[in-house]
Amino acid sequence: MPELPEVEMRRRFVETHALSLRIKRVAVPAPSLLDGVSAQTLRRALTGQVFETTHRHGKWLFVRTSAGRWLVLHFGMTGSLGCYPTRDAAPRFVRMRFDFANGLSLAFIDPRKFGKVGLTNDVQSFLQDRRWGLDPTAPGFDRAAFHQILRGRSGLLKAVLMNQRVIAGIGNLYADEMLFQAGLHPAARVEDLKPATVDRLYDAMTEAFAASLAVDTDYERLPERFLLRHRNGAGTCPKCGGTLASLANAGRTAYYCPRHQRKRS
DNA sequence: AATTCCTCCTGATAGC
DNA sequence: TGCTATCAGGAGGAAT
Repeated sequence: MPELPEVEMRRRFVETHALSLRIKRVAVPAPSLLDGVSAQTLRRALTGQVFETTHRHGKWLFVRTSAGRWLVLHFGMTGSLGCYPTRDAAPRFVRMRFDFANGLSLAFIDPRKFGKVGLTNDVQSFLQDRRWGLDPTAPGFDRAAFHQILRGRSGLLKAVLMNQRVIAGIGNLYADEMLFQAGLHPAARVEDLKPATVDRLYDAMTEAFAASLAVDTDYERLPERFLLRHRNGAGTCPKCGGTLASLANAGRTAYYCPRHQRKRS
């Protein structure tokens, strides 16, 4: 479930619940989530340290330890965080657990186990090595940068928006939201976009992220005009009240309003 | 370079 | 009630 705003919420969660606490123990009930490190290496890197600062890039969350290394978290489809007293009954699906000396635990919860947990010495080189795209909320990502990124590309617009090596942080739901607000059909292609349409997409992106964060990613509290509020079940278009349609491409389901999102626009 | 398909894993829901 | 099929806010890798 987590896209950029949801991962940002998890970053804030770490900030408020897990900083400056001595790590007493690291439990790894689901080693398959480990990405590029062994459980032993992870334990040695973290035990006795404290988490000091956080950083988010797209859907990646980094937490710096007092030893200077960074814990790397990716939440996949169903990853989230929890904080509770170590001695309490654990919530379901705890896949990784950091027990602090003060009796609290930070849990990485992930029913489907698509998440990843790793370590890196340097965030910038981690991002460069994997060639992730720019984070749209980072300084420097402005309208001109958005135009620059899409220039010269071709293919399904939605696939490009969701390609983390192009832009880091947009997933299926926010891509649908952008297309809806910009009045573009889910099968729209990048090479057909006019500059004014790219402007609309940029505005839709920044608005959607800002609005979502303003309500702590609780879609129920979003203004009516956002598709995110109406995407479930037999949703209706917030502009005309008509029934939303859906369409699958590359295995992902797009929801859209056939009246406002035409092939040609 | 773009596109499709398959895979990882588990739970919720819909249909019979 | 029980079974089965389908779908889910992600993404890497292979094949075309």
